[in-house]
Amino acid sequence: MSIERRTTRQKEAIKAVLEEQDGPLLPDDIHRLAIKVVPSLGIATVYRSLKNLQAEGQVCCVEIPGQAPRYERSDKGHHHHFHCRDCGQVFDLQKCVAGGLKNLAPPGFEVIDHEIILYGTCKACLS
Amino acid sequence: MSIERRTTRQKEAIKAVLEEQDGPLLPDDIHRLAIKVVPSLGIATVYRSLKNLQAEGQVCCVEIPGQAPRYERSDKGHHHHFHCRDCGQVFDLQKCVAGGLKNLAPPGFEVIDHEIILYGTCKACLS
DNA sequence: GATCTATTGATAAAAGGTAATCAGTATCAA
DNA sequence: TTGATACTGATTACCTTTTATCAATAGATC
Repeated sequence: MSIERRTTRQKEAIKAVLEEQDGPLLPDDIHRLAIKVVPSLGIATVYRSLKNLQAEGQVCCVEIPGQAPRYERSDKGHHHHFHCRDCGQVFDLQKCVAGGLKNLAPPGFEVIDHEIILYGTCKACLS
Repeated sequence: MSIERRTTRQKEAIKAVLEEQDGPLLPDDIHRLAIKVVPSLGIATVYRSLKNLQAEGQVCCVEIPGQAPRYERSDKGHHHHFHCRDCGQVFDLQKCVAGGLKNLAPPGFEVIDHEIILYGTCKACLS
C-alpha cells in the first residue's frame, strides 16, 4: 500500500507555481517563485515534491541538451520547446510538425518518439 | 602567437577513431577505442585533445538531453541524430526536414537554430 | 645525441545537480 | 486536544563528468 499523503503549504505553493507557468521550469526557478508564498521553503522540498509529482504523473521532465532538467505540468499534450539563447528561458511551442519525421531514420530503424528544440531569441529579448 | 603543436601517437589515435566513426562518441567511447592503438592512453588526454580539436573546428559537440556530451567530426554538414533506447548508441540521420520548423515559433520570436532527435530502436537491436 | 618544452598519465580535486540524514514541525484522524 | 507519523529545512554526502596538478616522457630542432 502507498504512503499516506498530507497536504502542506509547501506542496501547494510548488504546484501553484507549476500551474500558472507556461514553459518548463528549473527546480531553482520553482524554488525562487514558490518562496514568495512560503518564505521558509527549502530547495530539498522542491526536489522531493517534483519527484512525487512526477511519480503521480502530474508533472513531467523537459530536458534541453547541456542543461539541467526542467519540469512542467503533464496535462499540456504533445508539444516542443523554444530555448532563448539570450535570457535562457524555455517556451512551449503550440504546433508540432512530426509528419515526415519517421522518414528521417535509416531503413530498419523503429522511431518511437522524437524531440524538437528551436533555438533563438525570444520576443522580449528582441525588443 | 599560438602554442607550438606536436604530433603524438595519442592525438593521432584519437583523431583516427573520430575519423572512422559514423555517429558521435562519448569521451569514454573514444578512450576505449583509441586505447587499442595506444594502450597507455589516459582519459585526461582524451578530454584535452577533444578540447583542442573543438577549438580548431575539427570536432563538434553533440548533446542528447540528459546525457553527457558526445563528439564527432565537424565536416559532416547539417544533420540530426537517432538515439537507440536499447543500446544507447547514437546514429547520424541523413536528411533534415527543417522546412516549416520556423513557423513553429510564436510570432515575434527569431529562430536561429534547431535540434531534432529521434528516439527508438536501432536495426541491430530490433533483430 | 643534446636540449627545450609540449605532451602525457595518474591522481586529486572541482563543479553542478541531486539525494540522504535527522531533529524538529505540522497535518490529520480519533 | 492528543498522538502517530508524514513532512520540512539545513546540511552533508554523493555521483558523474570534467579540469588542474605535476613529475616524467617524448617530439622537434639544431
